[in-house]
Amino acid sequence: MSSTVAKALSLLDYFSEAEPEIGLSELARRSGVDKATVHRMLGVMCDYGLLEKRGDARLYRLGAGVLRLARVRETAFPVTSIFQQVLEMLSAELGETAHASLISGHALATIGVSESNRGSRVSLLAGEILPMHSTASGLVVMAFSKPELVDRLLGEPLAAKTSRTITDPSILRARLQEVALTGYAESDQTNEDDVYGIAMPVFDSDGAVTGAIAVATPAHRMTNDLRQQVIAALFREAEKLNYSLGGRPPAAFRTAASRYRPD
Amino acid sequence: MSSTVAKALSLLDYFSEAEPEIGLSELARRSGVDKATVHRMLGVMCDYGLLEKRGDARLYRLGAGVLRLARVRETAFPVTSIFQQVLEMLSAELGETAHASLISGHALATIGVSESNRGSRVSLLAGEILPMHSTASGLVVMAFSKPELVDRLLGEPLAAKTSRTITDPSILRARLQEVALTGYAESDQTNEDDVYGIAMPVFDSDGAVTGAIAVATPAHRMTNDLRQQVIAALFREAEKLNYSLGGRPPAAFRTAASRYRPD
DNA sequence: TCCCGTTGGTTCATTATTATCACCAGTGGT
DNA sequence: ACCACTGGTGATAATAATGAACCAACGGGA
Repeated sequence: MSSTVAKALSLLDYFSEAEPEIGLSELARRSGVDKATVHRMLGVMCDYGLLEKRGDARLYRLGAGVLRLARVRETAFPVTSIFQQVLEMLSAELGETAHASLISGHALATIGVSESNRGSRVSLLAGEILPMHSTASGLVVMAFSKPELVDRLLGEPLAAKTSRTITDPSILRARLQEVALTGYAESDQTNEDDVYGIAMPVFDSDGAVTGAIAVATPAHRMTNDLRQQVIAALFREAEKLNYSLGGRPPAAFRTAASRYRPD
Repeated sequence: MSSTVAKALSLLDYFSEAEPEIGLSELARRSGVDKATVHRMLGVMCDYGLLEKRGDARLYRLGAGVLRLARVRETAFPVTSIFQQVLEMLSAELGETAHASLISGHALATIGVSESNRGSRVSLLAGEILPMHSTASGLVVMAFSKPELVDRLLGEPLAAKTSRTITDPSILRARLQEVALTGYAESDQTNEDDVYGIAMPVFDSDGAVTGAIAVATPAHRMTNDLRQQVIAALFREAEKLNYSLGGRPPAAFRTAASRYRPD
């Protein structure tokens, strides 16, 4: 963790939809890195287009380089566009917010959101980073990941995002067992108060999890009827998604899916 | 240039549409960096989601993190979507390939392409990096950039992309003077054989250049009639673009635009 | 007006990180 | 069996990163 490139790259994560432009001192304060060091790193990242300085203001923001890199990846492996279609289908059918995320390092990166048009709905920030241990998407991803990844993730301390967040690794492991059996994960306000999430895994052609699609509702609105409806829709769309992306769900997930009966 | 983060970030630029997945040894060979070093850097960049390993194959590719970062930037400052509309307008009207690029470090990053539907047309790779000195877009960007940026760019050796590429800094400076007067730049096979490009600058709210839109045709097809048509269309679309993006063209460009008469 | 707390940015001696080499194990082709 | 690759790993030498102190500039507030 004390690698310099790691420190430099970690600076990128402070830029968000809510705060797309940050100054030098502010960034140094938050990251805990010295101002001079941050300055040098920002300079290099500007040179490579990952960041850029707004002309007059002395603020930094994400640069054109990230747009370019995303284009390169998306052209070679078009996933966001395919995910987006599925999300819009889901949110239209269920009237709730749907979102998709991919494994990115040791967390999840939100790469697509489709909000419902209801007055009361769950909102997500575009490009938000979701923790593995406190979200439905994270649980379902861990449940189908290789044990060594889970070990690494549960080795670090688990932040209590709400009062209901599971922070005990052994309890969490038990949850993962259940999730692996059912094929989907639920989160009742474990990441954010008043948000209930249900997530389904998405796989690549090697049978490895790559991410998840999920539906989030205000917690009070989640009845058992809606739950069943959401789960059925997610199973259906996840299968379509795996087909479109060439994903091969592992046996564990296929049997879970076939075992599923609305109760 | 000998900074480690610079070396690490430079590795990203080896991933392209044409070659989206690269192995460790290959990357070490091209970058000229030691295999062990590359390995450590790739590991860190994987940790931060900029890269990822394809499950079975031991190849690296751009990760979900770049998708996320691009989303964050695009949500905060939606430019690619606006550019894309303009590009489609241009390619439809002119029947030639149109593309847009933004300043990214000391080069240009292609962030949008709209190819014509003709049989013979110019093709660009998505997310391609365009040199400043050999492309019409680069010339027009430099022509309206601050002198210190131009000095930095012309201080480094200029690669001869074709036999017609201008590699002499002083000759190039003279060209930039002309370009600043006319408001647009032309490139007759200076970046790629048989490609003729015409580019127009795009500005931000501070009057600084941020990028360019351009039309590229097969060189033999560029008649004076077509030239005039392209230039007129680019002036028109550039103005619309500056309006949509809140860009304020500097006086130098506005007078150039008003001075323009088809000859 | 002065003062004070900011800001972005720079410098340089110290030190901790990083590069390099050699090595290992696995794989695919001949 | 061999060879030429591949991805990956460790220990030491050398380099590059660090962080405190220091500027200049800006914006209030009194």
